[in-house]
Amino acid sequence: MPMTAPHDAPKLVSSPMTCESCPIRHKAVCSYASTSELSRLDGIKFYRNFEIGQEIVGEGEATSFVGSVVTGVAALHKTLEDGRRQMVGLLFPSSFIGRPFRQWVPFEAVAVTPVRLCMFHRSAFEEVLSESQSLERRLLEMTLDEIDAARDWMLLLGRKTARERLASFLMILARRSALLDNQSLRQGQRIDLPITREAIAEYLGLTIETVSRQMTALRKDGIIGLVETRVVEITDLAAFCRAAGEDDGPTDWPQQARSA
Amino acid sequence: MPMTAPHDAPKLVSSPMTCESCPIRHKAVCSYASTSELSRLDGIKFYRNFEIGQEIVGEGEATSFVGSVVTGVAALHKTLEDGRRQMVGLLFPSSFIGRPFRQWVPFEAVAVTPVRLCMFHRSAFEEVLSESQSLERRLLEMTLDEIDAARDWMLLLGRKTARERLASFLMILARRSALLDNQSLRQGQRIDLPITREAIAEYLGLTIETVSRQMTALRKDGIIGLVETRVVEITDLAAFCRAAGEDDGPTDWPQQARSA
DNA sequence: CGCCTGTTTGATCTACCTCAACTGCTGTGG
DNA sequence: CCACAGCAGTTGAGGTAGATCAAACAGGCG
Repeated sequence: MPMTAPHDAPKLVSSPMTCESCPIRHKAVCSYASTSELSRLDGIKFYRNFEIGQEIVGEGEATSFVGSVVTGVAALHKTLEDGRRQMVGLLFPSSFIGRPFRQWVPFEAVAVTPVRLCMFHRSAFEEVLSESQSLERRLLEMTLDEIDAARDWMLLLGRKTARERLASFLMILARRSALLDNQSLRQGQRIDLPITREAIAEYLGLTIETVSRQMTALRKDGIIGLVETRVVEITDLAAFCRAAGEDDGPTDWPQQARSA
Repeated sequence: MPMTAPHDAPKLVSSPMTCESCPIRHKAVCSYASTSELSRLDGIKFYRNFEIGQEIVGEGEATSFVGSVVTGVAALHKTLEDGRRQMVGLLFPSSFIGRPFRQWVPFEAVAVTPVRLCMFHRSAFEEVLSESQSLERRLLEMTLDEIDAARDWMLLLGRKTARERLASFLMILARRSALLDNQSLRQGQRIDLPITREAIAEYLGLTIETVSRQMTALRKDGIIGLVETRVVEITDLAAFCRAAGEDDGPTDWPQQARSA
């Protein structure tokens, strides 16, 4: 990810790792890389760890790095002068962070859990990109995915009610975790919330109190259960889907199918 | 842009045109194309015109085309089952529309003014992309620009007041038209609104009445003048910038500067 | 002239915000 | 082992920005 200097002394390179054994090897930008391209990346990569709350890049900052989330969750934020904040990106392992071909980044990136990044000097990465069409192709596809997600998010922010927003957010997490387990969405599924109520509120364009109230409303309606404050359980799948404003049913929508 | 079949008899190819004389030759995806690549595109392109309100692609529809807006303005929409609609993209000349490498498009595209598109069969375009890194590079850059715009938009939808939303929208149009004239934002500048109040409301995540009320509020505060219902004039630039929630001054922010 | 569509304005209603208090957990120190 | 500070989360009471419902207005066009 792009960043100039380590702000608050981000962790130095810790346990070294090869790309071969990397947990995001087959999902990140590098997933299309050939063996030779991979070894090239292997040579120029470096890792850095960030603690909870630590800033990864500042808004509007000049940045000379790009990279991928290896473990943990990071958030992108935009802030108005008076302090109103909106989350504009939530990055899970394999997400790309930073802007190739740009000196500036128009948002702030923060670690919301402990985060480990696989980083490259921007210029070095750009060079590799220029010589590897497949890598650039992968980056394009990931960017298109991000745009799709951003547009769903815009619909949420512009038109959904507080209840629908929260349910939609939980749905996104539920789908994600089901996908990782190679399962479909199911009744009784547990959802780990990687972020605080405050971060959820910033994601949803709501206040923390409204998030909390809607959480208990969904619980009182028997749609979800609160196993712990950071673990919810789907107790009524159909109602859950309805609450999220999606035509019910655990089907993953076909629009997302990749053609190539 | 992506689309299967012409829905309501879109206009057939009208006045033929060569890429050399094309008004978006130096701004669209094709702007990085070499002479030979351009002639290749020239050979496979075709034009289609759409009338106001005409659907270009349906939400979730299988599509076999991509393309660029040559003239006119198109909008991308997402709709909930109960009819709530949110605009998620506003496309001006040179904007790219459609999803290479995807069969489906997760939004509806509509002509909001008469629109002329320069189109390609998706598969043919993908083939050209695969053989031209510079074309693919341009598409990546345009997509990154779109993400930045989407994130600004998310901040608007999630955190700005109705007044700020409208002012921000007018600011975007003002910047655009100033840029086209190679001028900076200035007092007295006129802004043509290419879209109806309803479309503005769909853009801003508001109702038509609120848009109208905020428009008259800005007028009564002496910030803008309503030359016609579809033409506004900036009468107090500093206040205008403040209302848009941006640090005042007509400066185009540096984040947008291209590095490469 | 009268209709239709886009826009403005008014009156009321409500979802969400704001401010404030309270709960429960975790860690710290005496 | 208890006291208590600190933080995340919940709950309550009241206020408000924007939605909703309704009516009037303006311009274009048959």
